[in-house]
Amino acid sequence: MARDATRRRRPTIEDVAALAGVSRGTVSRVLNGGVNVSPPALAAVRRAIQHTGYVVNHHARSLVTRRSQSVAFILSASQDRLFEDPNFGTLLRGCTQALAEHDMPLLLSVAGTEEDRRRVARFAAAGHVDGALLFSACYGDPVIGDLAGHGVPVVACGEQPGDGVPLAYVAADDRGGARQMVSYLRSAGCRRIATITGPLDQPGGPQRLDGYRDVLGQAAPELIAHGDYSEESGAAAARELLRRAPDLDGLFVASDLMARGAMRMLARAGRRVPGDVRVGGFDDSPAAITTDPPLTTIRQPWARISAEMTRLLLSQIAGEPPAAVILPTELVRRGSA
Amino acid sequence: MARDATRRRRPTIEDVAALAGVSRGTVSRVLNGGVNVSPPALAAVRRAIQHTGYVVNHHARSLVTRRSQSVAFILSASQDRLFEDPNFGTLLRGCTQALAEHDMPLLLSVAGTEEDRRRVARFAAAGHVDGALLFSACYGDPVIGDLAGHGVPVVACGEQPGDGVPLAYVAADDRGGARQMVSYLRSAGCRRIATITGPLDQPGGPQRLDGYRDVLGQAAPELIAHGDYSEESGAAAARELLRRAPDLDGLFVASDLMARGAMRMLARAGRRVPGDVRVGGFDDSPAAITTDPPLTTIRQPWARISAEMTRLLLSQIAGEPPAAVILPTELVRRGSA
DNA sequence: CCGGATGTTGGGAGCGCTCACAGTGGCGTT
DNA sequence: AACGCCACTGTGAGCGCTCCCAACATCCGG
Repeated sequence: MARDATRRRRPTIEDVAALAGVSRGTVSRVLNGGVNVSPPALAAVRRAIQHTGYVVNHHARSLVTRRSQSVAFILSASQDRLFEDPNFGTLLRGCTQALAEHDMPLLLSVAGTEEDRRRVARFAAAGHVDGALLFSACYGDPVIGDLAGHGVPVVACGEQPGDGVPLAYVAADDRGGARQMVSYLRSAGCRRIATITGPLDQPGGPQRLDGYRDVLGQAAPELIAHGDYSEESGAAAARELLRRAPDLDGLFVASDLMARGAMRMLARAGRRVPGDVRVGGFDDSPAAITTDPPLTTIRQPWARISAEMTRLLLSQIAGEPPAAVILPTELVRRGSA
Repeated sequence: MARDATRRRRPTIEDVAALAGVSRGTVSRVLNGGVNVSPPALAAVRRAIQHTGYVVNHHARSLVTRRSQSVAFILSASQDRLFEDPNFGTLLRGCTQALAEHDMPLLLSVAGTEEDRRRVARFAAAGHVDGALLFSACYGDPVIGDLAGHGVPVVACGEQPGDGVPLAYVAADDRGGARQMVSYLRSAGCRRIATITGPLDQPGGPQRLDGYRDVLGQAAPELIAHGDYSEESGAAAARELLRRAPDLDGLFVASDLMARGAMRMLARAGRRVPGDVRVGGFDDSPAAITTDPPLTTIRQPWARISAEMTRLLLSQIAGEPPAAVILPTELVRRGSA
């Protein structure tokens, strides 16, 4: 291994070929799977690679293959609050891991502003990446949405409203999860179950409310409050609900973070959990075990979601048509309900 | 703009040149700053670029310039708990933002296992990125550390013990932060201020104790207890301190998690916070707002840290020598002091 | 013993770009 | 009028790789 590589020219495929006593073509064949290469040649090339410390030059390879062997992780969030969401970390980890298995790096692109989004879209459409994983794309965002139209493989997290090209996506069964939690609250004896929703213009938001309604029908409107997934908004929504429906004895919150805010507010209002009010969250974020009592919640299979997204993207890059995957959620019972 | 770019060959610099009625070279000059290009030629090229929707091919460019125009964000964590740390998100956001200004994408690499680390190091050393941002590199990790030795610009987060090549780094001012907190406790009226330190053989540990001593001199040894950053160790240290110095009225704890443990112990001993004992933490971790009352603590400037790291890395890529930056911390007042 | 299928190899061509260099022509200076 | 200097331009030569095709060896069945 060239320990003193600092100055020396990096070895090329030609150097390896010369050392192995074969041609460029043969080395290239070894590099790309080693089919139709005689065992002695293969061994010689392997040895030469080892000896020279050769590493393929991605740029040269990509120039001719027109494949960048990398994918973009596009975070198209208007507010970068998402960065503080622990699920984001899980997602990111899942994707990097799944990609690492294919030796593909992940390019992180944050598109906060409209201009960013344009830049990122151009970047991706220019073929600098083979595909893109889309997160929290605002509904109907034209710039990012166009990506798929430009022939760039894309997989979204959560269902995206198709305004034209059908977008591949992976989502947890939000509606089913909400149904699961609300049913559980009811079976635990709750009679007046309120809910705090997330933003209804973001994926997951409407579905969780639908799940709530699946169980309770068109519940009294005073039992429904809205938040924006932040802890503060959860507290505010809870205060609002306590004002409008002081007799509530169950609360389904569409995110753990909001649930934590809501529980703080319940405590301040003198309501005990789960004694007076049973609370159910959604996400099973780390926040769920920081509440007192710990939060009963719905676990989204984030690790699987990210793995599935990556799998779907890679298969799309390989030429398969876009597909959608819905994954089941899981009820995690803790102290709050 | 080629709306139907799905199938069509992407325009090359040659296409632009032909349309603008100039040569390849002139288009290249425009692309790279437009020096020594006549105004009419420049205008014609600009128009042609606009018209063809031309986007430079990074791979071709990188092949000749030997610059990838991208940097790696290397997360070398044994435990991937870091992913759940909100500070990690802040760091990541700060870096992407700073890089986006230079139109450089960020390659995320997670090196959890030893093998991962080897892979990532090879990847970076192979010149696939122009430099690397290093996070939570295990002390003296040989594989990643070698990067700098291989001539790859590297900037670490936090001071790294140099086993050879001096590594550029950006860190928060631990000692100053400790000083800040202890001074604050004293100015709040505390007369007997104890401290719980972190492990003295890890970064930050000694510095935070030094800061404590800067304010209080060589305080009575019974006022100093040691922990290991875990919540349990904080509780144990607090019990010890209460035994040795029952009259303590101030407590500076070197991490929020330990502070939480200590506060639990104080409560059990019947001491009220901040009435009987004022408590100050360090880190402004999420744990800080889970205590009752919320914890007054020292915030590390994560956003600035990431921005500085990026700046340092870019300047190093531009040829400047490695440097170190220490950034001031901030006192966050909450209920506990 | 021959034609063809099969396995293996070398080398030319070219991916899209930048860089160095050799021109051009217009200008001021001697 | 001859000169050098300057701003500007076009072009050849690659960067390191993959792809393709021709060339060759080998082996089989007829």
